[in-house]
Amino acid sequence: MIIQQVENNVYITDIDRFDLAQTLECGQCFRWKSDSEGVYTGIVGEEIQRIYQTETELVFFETTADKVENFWVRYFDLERDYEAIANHLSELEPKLKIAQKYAQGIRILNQEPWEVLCSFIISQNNNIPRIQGIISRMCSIFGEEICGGKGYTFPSAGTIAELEAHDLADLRAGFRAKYIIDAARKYAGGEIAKDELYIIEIDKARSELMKIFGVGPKVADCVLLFGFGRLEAFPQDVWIKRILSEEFPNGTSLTTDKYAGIAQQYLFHWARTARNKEKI
DNA sequence: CACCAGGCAGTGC
DNA sequence: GCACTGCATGGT
Repeated sequence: MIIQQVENNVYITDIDRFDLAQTLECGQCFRWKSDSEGVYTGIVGEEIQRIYQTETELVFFETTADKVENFWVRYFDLERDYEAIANHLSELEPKLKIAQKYAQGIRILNQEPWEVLCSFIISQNNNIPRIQGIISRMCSIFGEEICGGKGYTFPSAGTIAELEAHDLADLRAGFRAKYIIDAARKYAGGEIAKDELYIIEIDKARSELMKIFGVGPKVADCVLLFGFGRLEAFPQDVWIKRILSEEFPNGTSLTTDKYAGIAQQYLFHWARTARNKEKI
């Protein structure tokens, strides 16, 4: 991986197995949008960033090499050897190969945990366009304006913790509003041992998040995987359950591997976009 | 009109 | 423990 700055843009070349579109559109995040030219714009923290990928390079518009090295490389998990992990996973389970090959440009993002928690609470019994709409309204109503109104931050847990469920009516989040409030209060109030979630045993971490009303095993695993870097978390949604029962009726050790979460993303993305066109 | 969407809590057994 | 049901909202 080579990082270099040319005027106000930063270019990364020599990245193995990275596909910007797959990574941002495989359902792990909800606030990146692409324009007709394929330029992705996203807000992470208080930064609005525009990114574009060509055949040979990844381009970060109007930023600095320092910011790319110290923030975006970790956000996109660019330093991890995904080829080695993919080989390990398909050795463990040869049937993973097709999904893995199809989805090989995916990287697991390191997102802000509170945003992930809130987003996946909203995701339950919901579809992706509507999830994006609710999150977008949440930011524009309760987030802070940045770059002179070009965008809004994701509202902090502390901000949401001050509200009551009926204050979220304009989000049209339905029955999830009360879950969001409970999550914000427990998260901001220190009832959830956030710092521990990076390191404690995965079952303990899952139970810790499940103290929140409206957080079950699936949402907890998404938060651990996408927010706390716990690659052994294996979220089981309806798509994954369907695949497990149809393709692995006798079970598979993928679900308990150290990199189970990466296998899960390969299977999830493949199931939603390519399965039945290309059978295992 | 019914049925579905990256689930979960409540209930009954 | 396990099977079932209702849930807000919006799209087919």
